[in-house]
Amino acid sequence: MKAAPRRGLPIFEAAVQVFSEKGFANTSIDEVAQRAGVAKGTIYYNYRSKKGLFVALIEEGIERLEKVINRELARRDEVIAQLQAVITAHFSFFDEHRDYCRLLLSEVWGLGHRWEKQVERLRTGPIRAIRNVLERGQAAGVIRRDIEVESAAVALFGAVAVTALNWVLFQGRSRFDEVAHTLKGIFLRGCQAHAADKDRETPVNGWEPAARPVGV
Amino acid sequence: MKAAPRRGLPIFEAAVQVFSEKGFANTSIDEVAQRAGVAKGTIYYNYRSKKGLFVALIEEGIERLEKVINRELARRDEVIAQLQAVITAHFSFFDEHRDYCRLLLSEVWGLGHRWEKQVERLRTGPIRAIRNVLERGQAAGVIRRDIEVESAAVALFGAVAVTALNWVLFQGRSRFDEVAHTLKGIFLRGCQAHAADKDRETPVNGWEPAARPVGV
Amino acid sequence: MKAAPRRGLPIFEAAVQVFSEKGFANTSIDEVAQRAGVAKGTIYYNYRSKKGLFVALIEEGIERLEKVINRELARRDEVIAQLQAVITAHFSFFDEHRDYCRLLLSEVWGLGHRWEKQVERLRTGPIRAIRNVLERGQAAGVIRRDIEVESAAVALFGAVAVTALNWVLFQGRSRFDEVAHTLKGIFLRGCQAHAADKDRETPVNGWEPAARPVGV
Amino acid sequence: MKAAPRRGLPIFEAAVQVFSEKGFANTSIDEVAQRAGVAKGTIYYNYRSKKGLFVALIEEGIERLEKVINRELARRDEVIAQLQAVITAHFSFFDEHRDYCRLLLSEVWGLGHRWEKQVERLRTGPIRAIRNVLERGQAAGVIRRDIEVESAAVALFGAVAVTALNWVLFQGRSRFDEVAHTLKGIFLRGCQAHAADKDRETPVNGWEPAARPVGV
DNA sequence: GATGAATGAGCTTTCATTCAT
DNA sequence: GATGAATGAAAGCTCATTCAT
Repeated sequence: MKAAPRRGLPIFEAAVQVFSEKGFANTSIDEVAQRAGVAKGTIYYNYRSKKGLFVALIEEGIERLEKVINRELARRDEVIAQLQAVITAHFSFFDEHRDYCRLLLSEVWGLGHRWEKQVERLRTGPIRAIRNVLERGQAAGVIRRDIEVESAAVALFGAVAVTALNWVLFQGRSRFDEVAHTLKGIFLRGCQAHAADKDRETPVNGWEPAARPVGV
Repeated sequence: MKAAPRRGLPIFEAAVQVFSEKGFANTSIDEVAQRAGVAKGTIYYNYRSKKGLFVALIEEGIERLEKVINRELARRDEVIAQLQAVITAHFSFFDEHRDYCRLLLSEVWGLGHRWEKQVERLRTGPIRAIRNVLERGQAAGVIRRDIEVESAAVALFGAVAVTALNWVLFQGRSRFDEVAHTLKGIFLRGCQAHAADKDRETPVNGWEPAARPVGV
Repeated sequence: MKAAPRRGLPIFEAAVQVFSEKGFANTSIDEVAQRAGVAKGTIYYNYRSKKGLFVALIEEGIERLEKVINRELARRDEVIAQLQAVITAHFSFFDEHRDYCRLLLSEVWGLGHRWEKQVERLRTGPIRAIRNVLERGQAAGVIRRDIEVESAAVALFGAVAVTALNWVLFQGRSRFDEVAHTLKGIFLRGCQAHAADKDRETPVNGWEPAARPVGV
Repeated sequence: MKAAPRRGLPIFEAAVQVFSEKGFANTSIDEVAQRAGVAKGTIYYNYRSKKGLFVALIEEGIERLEKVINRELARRDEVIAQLQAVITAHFSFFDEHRDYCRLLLSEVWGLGHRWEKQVERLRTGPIRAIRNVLERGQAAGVIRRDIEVESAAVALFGAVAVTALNWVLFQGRSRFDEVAHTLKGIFLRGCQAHAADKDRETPVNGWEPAARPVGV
């Protein structure tokens, strides 16, 4: 089990930095070693391979994100409050760990087949947690029943991730809480079952079933 | 005029395929050439470099996406109908061009600094189009005024992209129209100004200003 | 005999320019074509190959140099006057055709085996002409008999070529005629048999036979 | 400290061989590696690039030549004796290191702009040393005052280099010491101030100021 | 435990040359 | 006579990985 770092965690931290700056393929072990202040061989002494190092990084990140989300969920009972908290936590996490945000989005999510295992972990971890909340909400009648929870959870994850990345990269004039506020505003209201909706199962705006019309 | 492909567009199409399968860095020109059925030199005869080929691909894709969105917008007058159409078109586009979807998300968006120019094009093209609709909607009173349009537009883009990619990659049991329906359901209702909201400017659910609480 | 240029001689002139600027190996046919304002294929229509083009250039240059030298020789009878004229002509030629100077020295002379034929032409043309003058001078008693004419001719060629190149490249404060004057001063006096020398066959300064002493 | 060779210097020696045989542009790293008996990567581990390797070679050579010349100069007091020794040493050096001779002449001197730094080193090293001797000789009255020392030094360098190369490449029937003897004979007598010259400052043979007459 | 010299497969890119038009 | 699209061999260089110390 060579996967554990040495003393502190210089290699680990250095790797996160470099990987997130340059992406997996453009990161050289040489640079990680240099940034960590160790010899190149040392990295191979601690991690099986470049890929092994990367995977260790990613999994650690997913676990942390999952933990954060679950912690926030555990602190609340009500579904709506939980959703609010999830979005805040999620967004904060990406804001604090821009590195992970980039890696998760660009390397892991985008090139699915190459990191299948890790994508699966994302889907069964953080996204599943969100999904569960939505399902409980549907059962309790506070979440609309005409949305498909799986897609909604993924959409929420995607919206937060992409928005966070955008905010981090091009931090415009909008403040952090404004952005989070907007996200919550859209998603909560979008998912919430209003009093008036409870009896009808049809969407508010009667759109047609989207018969794949648009081409290029 | 070296930038234009030859007769049909075998190199172009082959490149999209391979790039989207393996990502930019893991794609070898050799493989593109082989897939296109031309010699390696031919690619360099038509495109300045590997990066040049990639950029040509991306920009073409962005333009097409923008066109699709603008076409749908032009066909409608009302903001809500436009938003619906945009989501459908957007989702359909990514569904039909899974390759672009992957490239846009993983290579271009995720590694912002390496493709700055192209990211900017995305932001000033498709995303800007969505943003404009939202702004007009706010002016007309049909879109909530307490959401920040820039973030909302990015969030919509991200939600559609990530969901589309998820759907494409792990196409579960959910049908295409269900997913699009869900997206529309969430975003439309999430952004729409309800009759009851018109007089109050405060959000439905009184959440706190998100004081950056969550750590790791 | 594809070796002859077309109408005027744009390809030829362009080739001289580019070859002398970049050397043989670093010159691309593409650039020659562009500088000549013709298509790449046209060069291959007129010259068998890159090497063929280069050789044609070099031989033309050697012929011109030989002609210049022979013309100056033919105009004079006396050996000393001929030598003076040869040095002037030689130096002038290199000054006016810096391109050839560079090509001759760096490509042809320096990499003997690759252009054997052309080096031979140099040795049997211009250098031979100088050598003949020296031989006639020795016969007439105006050139010292203790110098070996072959080496002396080569040394003169080398001194002029390297000095000309140096002058062209780093044209310092010294004027053209000063440099030529210096060259002539050294070589003429160095080769000339002085009145006092006529009876003794020994060198002025009694140096030892140079028993290959110096190492590294 | 990547610039220093490994143990002995197999790469270095192999590189000198191949570069001098084929010239810079026609030398492939593959061949150097093969000749040195190491893997291609090893060369890049020890030298930054092909150009870096070449430059290291050249500079080493220039330094050695300079050392040889300076050593011989230091052993003597008198200018004439020094000049003799310089020519002998110079010629011997090129004879023993035919490789350097070729490289210096063809690559470095001929294509000045590409190796500017190294050409400058040549000019400020070995050539400058010769020049200094000539200047001291002029001051002491043993070297003619009507020659320009800079040009004379370059001419001497060129004559020796080109003659040495010629001798090495086509070693005719003339013996080493004959050639060196000839060079010394010409240059010493050519530069030396004869007793008779001391009072007159005009050249022996009253040549005209060389009004750039010769064309092509 | 840690190192870093050595490796070699694999990559992008260049360019002399050909040939159908 | 001229063209220029297409070719493919060959080059410089990178870098994950190994292993003797």
